[in-house]
Parts: sequence; C-alpha cells; structure tokens
Amino acid sequence: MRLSRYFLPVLKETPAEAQIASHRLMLRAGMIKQAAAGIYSWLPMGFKVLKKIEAIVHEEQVRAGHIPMLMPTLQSADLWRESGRYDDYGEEMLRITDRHGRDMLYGPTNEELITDIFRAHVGSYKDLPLTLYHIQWKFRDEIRPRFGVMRGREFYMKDGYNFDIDYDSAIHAYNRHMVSYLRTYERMGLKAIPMRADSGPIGGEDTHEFLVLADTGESEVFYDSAILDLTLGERVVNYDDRAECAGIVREWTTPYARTDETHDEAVFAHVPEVRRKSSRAIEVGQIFYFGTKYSEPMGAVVTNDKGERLPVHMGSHGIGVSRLVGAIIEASHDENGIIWPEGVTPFHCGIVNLKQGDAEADGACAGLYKALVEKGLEPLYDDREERAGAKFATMDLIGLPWRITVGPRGLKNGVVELTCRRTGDSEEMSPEAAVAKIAEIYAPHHTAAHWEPMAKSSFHTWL
RNA sequence: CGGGGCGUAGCGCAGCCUGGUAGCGCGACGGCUUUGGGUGCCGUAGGCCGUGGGUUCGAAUCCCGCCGCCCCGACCA
Repeated sequence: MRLSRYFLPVLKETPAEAQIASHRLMLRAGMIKQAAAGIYSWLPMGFKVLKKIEAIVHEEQVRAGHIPMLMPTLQSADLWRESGRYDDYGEEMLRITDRHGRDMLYGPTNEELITDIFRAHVGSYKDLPLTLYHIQWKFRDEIRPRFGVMRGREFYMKDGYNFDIDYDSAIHAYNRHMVSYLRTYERMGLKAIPMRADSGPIGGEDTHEFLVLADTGESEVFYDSAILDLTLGERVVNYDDRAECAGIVREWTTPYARTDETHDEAVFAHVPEVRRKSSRAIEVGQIFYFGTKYSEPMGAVVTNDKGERLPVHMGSHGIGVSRLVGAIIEASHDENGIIWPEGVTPFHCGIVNLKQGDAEADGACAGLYKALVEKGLEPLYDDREERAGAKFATMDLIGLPWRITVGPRGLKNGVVELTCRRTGDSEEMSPEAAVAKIAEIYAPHHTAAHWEPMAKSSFHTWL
C-alpha cells in the first residue's frame, strides 16, 4: 500500500479522552474513532489488525478441531427466559423491543442460542464430541466504559461451546482449549498466563483466565515467575490425544498463578521467595467447564450407548478479539508509538523514501515494494511529500516492526537501511539483502491470508 | 449508580469570574525554503461557542432544563 493512497488519519496531539497508552496510540495512529461511549469505528489500519488477530484465532481453533459458524447479534428474549438468565443478567444486557412489541436483546454471550441449536439437531452420543464457535460482535452495557477498545460496550469476541457425553470428555475439551489458546496468544507475540479464576456470572466449576501482564491491567495477579519461561513453541500437538493435552495443561497449571479472587497466601508461600511475583494484568480470554448448567434446564439431552437420555456436558471458551488489539499495544509500545509483534502487524514492513521526487530514490522504493509483494508480503510505502522527520515519526507511531529507509546518500553506495522498530538497531545492506531478510523474518508467521468463512462459495440474490 | 469535571474550527486549548458580535497552537490548503528525526517564513480557508428556554438593548459569557463525553469509586471479558 502506498501511504498517499491509504486512509491513515494520524494525530500529532493526543485526544483529551485517552488515558492509557493503547487508547491514546490507537487514536493517534488512526486505528479507531469513537462513535459513542464504548463504541468504536475501526478505521482501515485498526480493522486490519483486528482481522489479523481474528485470523490467528480461527486458524488455531480449526487446528484444534473446532468448527466455525456464526450466530446473530440480536436474540429473542424467549430463550433467555428459558435459561433463567433474562432476569439474572440485569442492566448490562441491552434490551430492545421490536415493532410488534416482542422483547429482544443484543447478545452479551451465546450459551442459550448455541444450546437451542444443539438440542434441535443433536440427539445421539454418536454426534459427539462437538465444539462449535463463532467470532461475533457482542454488547454489554457497561456502567462505565473506558480505556478505548479494552473495555468498550461493543466488543468483538470469539466464543466457543463444547458438547460432550461425559465429564472426562468435557475435561479433554477444556484441556484442548487451553492448549489452543496458549498457541493463539504466542502467535500474537503475547505472554498470556492461564490463571485459576472465579467463574463469575457464567457459572462453572472449573475455569482459567488468560492474563497478559501490563501495568494498566484491571486485575491484580500473583504468580510464580517460573511460568514465564514456559513456551509451546513449535511443538506439534495432537489435539485428539487426551494424555498429551492433559500433560501440557499440567505443565502450565503447576506453577502458582492466580488472580486476586482466588489468591491464597498460604499456598503462594510455598513458592521460592525470589520467584513470587505480583502484577497488574489484562484478561484476554477465559475457559469454563460448566457441566449441565444449561443443558439441563434447556433440555439439551443425548442418548448414550445404553439408550439412556442424559443432559450433555458443556463448557464455553472466550477470547476478546477486539480487546486483544489494546492488550497487545499495552504490552508492546514505547514513548514514540506502537511496536507490533510480527504476527499481527498491519503491514510487514515500512518503506521510507527520504527524497520523494528524486528519480533514483523513487525507483529504488518502487523496486523494493515490488520485490516484497512478490515474496507475498505487504509493505507500506510512505511516498508522501514529507520531510524525513515526519515520515520517521509516522512510522514509529504506527509501529511497523521493520522499516527500510531509502535515501540518495545510501543509494550512492548501493545500500538501504533496515531498521528494527523494537530495538532501534539499523543495518545497511543492498536492497536485495533487505528484502531477503524481511522475507526470512516473516517466514514463520506467513500463514494464509485473512480468514474468510465460505470464501469459495458464491451467493446469489434475487431481488 | 454515588462523587467530580468538560462540551468554543479536524485535534489540543484560551476567552466565561467582570455580558458589547470569537482567539492561539497544531493540522489542512497555496507559496517560498531543498530537505537523513514532526524545518523555517509568508499567506488562505475553516466556528448556529452541544442543545432548548429564560434574563438583557445586547449572551460563548449570567440563570434553568435537556443531551453528550471524560475522570475517581463500586461493577465488569
């Protein structure tokens, strides 16, 4: 993309409403614009990051054997009356009445809908196990939205639901989710720690939250620093293997890691003192096993191999996709702007032309651009008639992890400059070498283009 | 929902106390400056002063209502 043709309304000054780094930087980098309290439009670059995060979530869910679908944002109140949550949920649920006077609501979550779908179509143990998920906009009418997309009222979230015949199978589903989540966050460049947590209003007996350490986090957490050394890395996981998944879960749940709700000083005291840490953290996901809490009242039953009808065992699992955009920035920025991890960056590499209009510089930039695109990468070429300082400041602000700087001075010696946003280190090399280096850096992150459900289907509409 | 605060140009703000027909910086636009970290200078455009009512000869300014937004707290992915 050429910056002169893109829509990237960057702000030099910080809008007054932004208090924390991610909110401030998302506004300044032209990623979002507030539409109402806690409700945001996603401008092109913000949208791009959101879709990158979404794509990673989809890929890892599908890898774990979970099945994507899509449920609506607006729901009928009837199902919620059936589960008993219509009254329990309270003022956080946005209630709407349609023209016929029917009670509707903008979904804050989807347990009722998914259970309704399940009971309509599944009746046998032979159809299990089954895990369905979707990524959809949700709405919770927070009393006080704040911190930009970190705590908006409207938010984009992956929520998944597993259906299993018995407790052991359901726990395997729980473990499978934990493993897939670990990989999901790692791919986003995040250290997200699973912590034993409270179940909250969704209800459940077993639950872990995934937390990203950051000073601006809303939760206080306590953990054994040994857990920070754990990585899933490149290991290949067989998601059907119960023992393997359980083993990985054991690995991550053995070191002490709890939120303040479940923190226990007596147990914490057994951790060696130098490794006892506490911090603020941002919650970016949660997994629950809740058994038959919804299947029983809503009659989601299956027949087992002995002909007995039993309520299905369920769990639910969420990842805050829109919130992750903010969380990643909280975890990765400096005083000049955002520093995107390679896995989620909106563009792989910036190209800064220091002398726009100079035939040699223009030509070199065009050549770099073409070479990067041919490698399957997406560069952002700053071809504006701006001074060097302005271009550098913009690049630093929007946080592309790599920048190639092209100017007459370097071109005289046949070199361009490759700069790492995170370290600030620069290296001079030939344009060809720079392209090769960028391609090498992104090789592990280079997955399919944006996930598009049903991309190969065609839809016909008759009007 | 309790407490506090703010709505004036695209953004950041001054003007309000003490009423007299709106200003600064950034940005935008047009020039010159020839340029390796938001360059300097000149010029131009842009405002129903959130909204409704009241007081007054006259309201951004004073009074009342409403709407919106932000901050602290409680609450929450």
